Amino acid sequence: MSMQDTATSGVALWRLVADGIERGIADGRFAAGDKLPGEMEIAETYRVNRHTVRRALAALAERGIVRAERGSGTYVEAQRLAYPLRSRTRFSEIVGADGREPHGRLIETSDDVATRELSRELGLKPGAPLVRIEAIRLADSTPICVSTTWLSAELFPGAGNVFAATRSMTKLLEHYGVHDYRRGATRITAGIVDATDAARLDLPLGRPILVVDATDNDLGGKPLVTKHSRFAAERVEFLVEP
Amino acid sequence: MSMQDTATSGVALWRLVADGIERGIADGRFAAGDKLPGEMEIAETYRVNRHTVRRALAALAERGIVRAERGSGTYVEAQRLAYPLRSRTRFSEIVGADGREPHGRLIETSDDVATRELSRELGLKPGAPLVRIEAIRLADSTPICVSTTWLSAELFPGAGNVFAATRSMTKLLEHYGVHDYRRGATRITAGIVDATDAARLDLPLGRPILVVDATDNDLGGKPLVTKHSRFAAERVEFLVEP
DNA sequence: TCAAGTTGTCTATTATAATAGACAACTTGG
DNA sequence: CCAAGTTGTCTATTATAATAGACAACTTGA
Repeated sequence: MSMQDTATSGVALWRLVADGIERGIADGRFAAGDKLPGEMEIAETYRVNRHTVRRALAALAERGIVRAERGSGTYVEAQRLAYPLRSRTRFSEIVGADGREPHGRLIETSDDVATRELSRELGLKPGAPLVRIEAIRLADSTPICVSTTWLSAELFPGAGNVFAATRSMTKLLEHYGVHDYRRGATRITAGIVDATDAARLDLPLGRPILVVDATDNDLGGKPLVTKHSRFAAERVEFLVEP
Repeated sequence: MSMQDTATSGVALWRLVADGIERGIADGRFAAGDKLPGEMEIAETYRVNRHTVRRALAALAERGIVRAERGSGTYVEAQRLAYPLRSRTRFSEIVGADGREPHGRLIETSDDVATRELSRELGLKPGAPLVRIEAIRLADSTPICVSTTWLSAELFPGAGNVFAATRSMTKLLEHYGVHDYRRGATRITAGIVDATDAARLDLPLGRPILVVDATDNDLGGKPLVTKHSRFAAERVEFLVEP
């Protein structure tokens, strides 16, 4: 790992080391509670100065992924939330199944009008009035994802206020008489978190995110809501059932 | 976007700007062929020096995502491969449907033994002999993903040689009398590319990847192969059907 | 208790990132 | 043709990343 790599990648060396260690944890090469190799040994494997390793470990410690114990070693502290993508998916159930407490928090809501893209997803006319809800979802106190959700303002008048009160999309839909719904078309890709989402997800800049665009339909297949969600990749793992 | 952000994120400022512009292209804020805002304007929106913007644009140009024209402006050149995750998914068909030519390239094959994890995926005993195939898949000459594939060495003797000859997993399975198969459990997450994969995918370090762990089964549901694939996130978009 | 191995902290030096300003080279539309 | 707006290139300065070495503080196991 020479200096040239950094020059062309725009990623600091210590960050590459931190990412490598984190990947090792995600892979299971280092399990929760395990002791990492010593700073000197890590420095040798990455061909990097020990101070650079220390900075990498400090960054991981800051995020609660490892914990350094003076004189003893540095230990692992992490793991990911398993997130099944079934046709009937409820955030609260997934988090509950992991033994954690689900929370929702409203960031803001606003009126909006359908772009061509949004109108197609929701089966409306371009320019149709929409309600936009920006929200964050957490497991215990750890932010898992931020979502931008759009609903028809005509079908769901005052949806923003209802969400503010219930802080749950499922309860919001129930309020309008929708007692069940199903996931429709879903697109998944990955990207790098932007400054706004980084603050909301409590992530450092430059971290990977899973970007999910999805539409939920009623049981007749009619679109109800469409969402643009950004998940902290280090905190979740999507499970696609066969 | 102040200096402090960079200090704590380990990502260079120019890289954040480049990622922002790339996100704009992925989002559709800038379409293929569009002219980007001027360097001065970009510098103002990101609150960054024009030289920093130039470096960001140079990096994007290097990767063929934008093209600068002196005196005129900088123009967009990119887009993503739509990759449906159906139960019957064939790389060649997906790439062909996009009007591009699918290719496979063998990196290496080796004998391996099943870890507890692998044995569970494949329905074998821990320690069972496996064939490991490391391969890269391309659309035209653009690398899309690298995959590590494991098969039972007893059920598929000499699988490495067969893959080297056919360069296709579908043809390999056909060689052993498997004429159809289905995707089984699939796990998706995101991460940052490591140095080895970066070279194979022709990606700069620090770019996001989609990490997919999947098992393919025969029509009776018996596991055939299990794969660990890393996709260049900037080149694909997974579509999960309802 | 002690030696070996660990993390923590300090000083110093060099390479690179980012800023700043000026001007050249070129394109476009009026 | 010309003026306005664009990208390209140069010099210079400052802040930060990364390296290097030394030693302190602490833990562990023999």
